[in-house]
Amino acid sequence: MATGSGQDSPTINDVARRADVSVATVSRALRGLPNVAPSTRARVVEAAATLEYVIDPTASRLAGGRSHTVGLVVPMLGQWFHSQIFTGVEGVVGAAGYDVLPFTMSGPGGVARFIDSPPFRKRVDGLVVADAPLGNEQFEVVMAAGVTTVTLGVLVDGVAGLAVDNTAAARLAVGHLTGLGHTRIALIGGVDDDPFRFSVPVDRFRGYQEALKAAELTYDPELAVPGNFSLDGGAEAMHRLLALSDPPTAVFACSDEMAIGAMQVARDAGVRVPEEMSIIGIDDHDVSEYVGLTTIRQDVVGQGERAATLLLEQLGPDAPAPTHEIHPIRLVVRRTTGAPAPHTGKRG
Amino acid sequence: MATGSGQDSPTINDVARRADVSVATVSRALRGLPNVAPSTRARVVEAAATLEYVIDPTASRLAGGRSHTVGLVVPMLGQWFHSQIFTGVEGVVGAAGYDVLPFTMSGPGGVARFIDSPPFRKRVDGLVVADAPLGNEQFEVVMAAGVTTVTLGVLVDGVAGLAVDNTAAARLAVGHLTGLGHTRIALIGGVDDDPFRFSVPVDRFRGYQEALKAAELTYDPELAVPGNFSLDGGAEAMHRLLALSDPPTAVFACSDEMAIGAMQVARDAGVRVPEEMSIIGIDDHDVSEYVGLTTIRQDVVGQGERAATLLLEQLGPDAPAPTHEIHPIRLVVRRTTGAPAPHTGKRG
DNA sequence: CCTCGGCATGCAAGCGCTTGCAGTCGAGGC
DNA sequence: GCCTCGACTGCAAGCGCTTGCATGCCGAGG
Repeated sequence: MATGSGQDSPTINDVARRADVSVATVSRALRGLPNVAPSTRARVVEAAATLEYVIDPTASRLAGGRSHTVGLVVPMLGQWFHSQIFTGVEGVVGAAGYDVLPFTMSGPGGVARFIDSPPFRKRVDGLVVADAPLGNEQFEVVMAAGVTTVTLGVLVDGVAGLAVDNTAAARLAVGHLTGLGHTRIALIGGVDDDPFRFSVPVDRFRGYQEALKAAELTYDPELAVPGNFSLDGGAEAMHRLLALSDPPTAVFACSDEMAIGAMQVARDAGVRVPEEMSIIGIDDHDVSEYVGLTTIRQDVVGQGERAATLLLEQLGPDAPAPTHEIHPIRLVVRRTTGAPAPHTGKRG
Repeated sequence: MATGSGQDSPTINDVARRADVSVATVSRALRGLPNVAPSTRARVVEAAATLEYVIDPTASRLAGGRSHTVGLVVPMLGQWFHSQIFTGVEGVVGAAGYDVLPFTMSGPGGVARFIDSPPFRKRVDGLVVADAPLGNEQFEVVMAAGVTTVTLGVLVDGVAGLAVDNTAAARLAVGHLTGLGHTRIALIGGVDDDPFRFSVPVDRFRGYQEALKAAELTYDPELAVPGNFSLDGGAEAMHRLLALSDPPTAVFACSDEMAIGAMQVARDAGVRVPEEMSIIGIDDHDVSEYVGLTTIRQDVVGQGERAATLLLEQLGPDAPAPTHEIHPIRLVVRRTTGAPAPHTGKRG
């Protein structure tokens, strides 16, 4: 009667009977535990194979206390960045025999709901928290659930994690722009009403300011607009920038998606890129190469893989002390940045 | 000692004791089953709340026989199309209290491994198989695992599913091109060595041919090249097309990603789009709007939601007979298609 | 006043594994 | 020849829930 289940599949009992041993021995033999005679193990393995026995992960977990599942917390898997992380994580933990269960923070309630009742409770051995817009206090709550955690994109005290140096990335991007001679450089950044002080946009904003200072330019608040890390957000931001009485000649967008959104708006408005408007992003999105976007490259899949590896280590028998890693970034110059127009003024 | 688990969290026993009822009553009360006195239920709910009791899904599943998890089978979650499907599926089944466990077919072994030992065995109540490059025979194997299934993108006899009419979509796209006056129209399609006769590229190829025939054009095999459904694949395909002695004036790519890859190669080669080369895709990828790509739009997230809804129905108490649904498509004309270059003096 | 049908609740048997502990058996040591 | 020790294996007690069945209670009908 069980919905979704065909004929009864064999249990460990069936295997035990067929191999003429106890279920305990089957359990040990199949999991490669020591103290099983080689001949016995072979017999068990063969019995399992002929019966097409598949261990029931549910029962295994209940009895063993471990779920062999790692959770992946991301804002929303539908975004390129996060789906790449998933790819990296799943590749590594999958090879280690773990399932990966994604938890998104979209939908009604979003982050708040996530904090109130962490959905991963009782279902994962460990967690990769990627790019999560959580402040330290929110993190405390998550950690209180007592799940081994690795962060990606954000570093939290006492929790293993890896990230790029967002301040440096922003400095690199804006430095590229100032190096080309730009003096009016806009920032398209994160949400400005973020209640959790999510550090990624904050750090990039700081890097932006530092680079301006290094070039002896003054920071004009009018040029810093939110972009929500989406194509539409980038587009809207560019609309605002173009409406300024004295528009920028260059834009640093805190993600490639925002950069692409912004770029199209500029072109639609008749502003040539890069002749009249330089644009640089961060990420090196798959399509960036194909739209010629200059960007700060980071290896997203690689970061996912590394996070997974760190988590597996933490989950292992002799877990190393949690460490923080900074992953490299690189400026990739393509076709959306160039020197500012010789004479600042009206565009044609 | 348990890795990844903090202080012992309360069990159903603790709640029972606190509410002064049996665990059976707690179980029934918390799940909203009938035959529980309102006052009792209230007491139980309160006890659970004060204890911050969270049901252990593992135990629940073992005892109840249902995992409250649905699997999502996709080729690889890192691709836009599939991550959108995830978004749709997760939204719906998540609201229904299910977890979503993604299974990808990438990595070593890929599809074959997937068929040999379906990784979702014993872990899901139902399955959404999206866009899977499986032939009917492969599907038999998957179905043999006895899991309630809904397909997305491909229709299989006897299995509930939904898809767009791929032949019609291709006809619409190519018809748009012939309508503009193109006579040499290329196809950038799926992999050509697909061992499973994955129907999506096959159907689109048929639509391509039908549209050519409708316009009284002859099919030139030279103009049909594989593109692997990726940016790079599209780029490579365009390289091949441009190398032809008599290149096409228009290209129909079987996905927006391939179209974007192709478009950039054309532009890099100095071929103006759309003046000298029209390009149309399928999907309406997020960035398509921003690169001005003409395409055949389909609502991917909506399809994911619908597939999830169908699956939930199938999983429910009075499951309807499996049906097939065809979802709508729509031509979205943007800036990458136009009339062919005026060999015979049509337009400047 | 006694009985019967329903509703509310409790009992206890599992669900399929894992694992601490006990037992078996053969070989080596005294 | 008996005891000890070690390598294997089995026993059985759970892991935290769900659920069929039994029980107790109450009002209504006979």
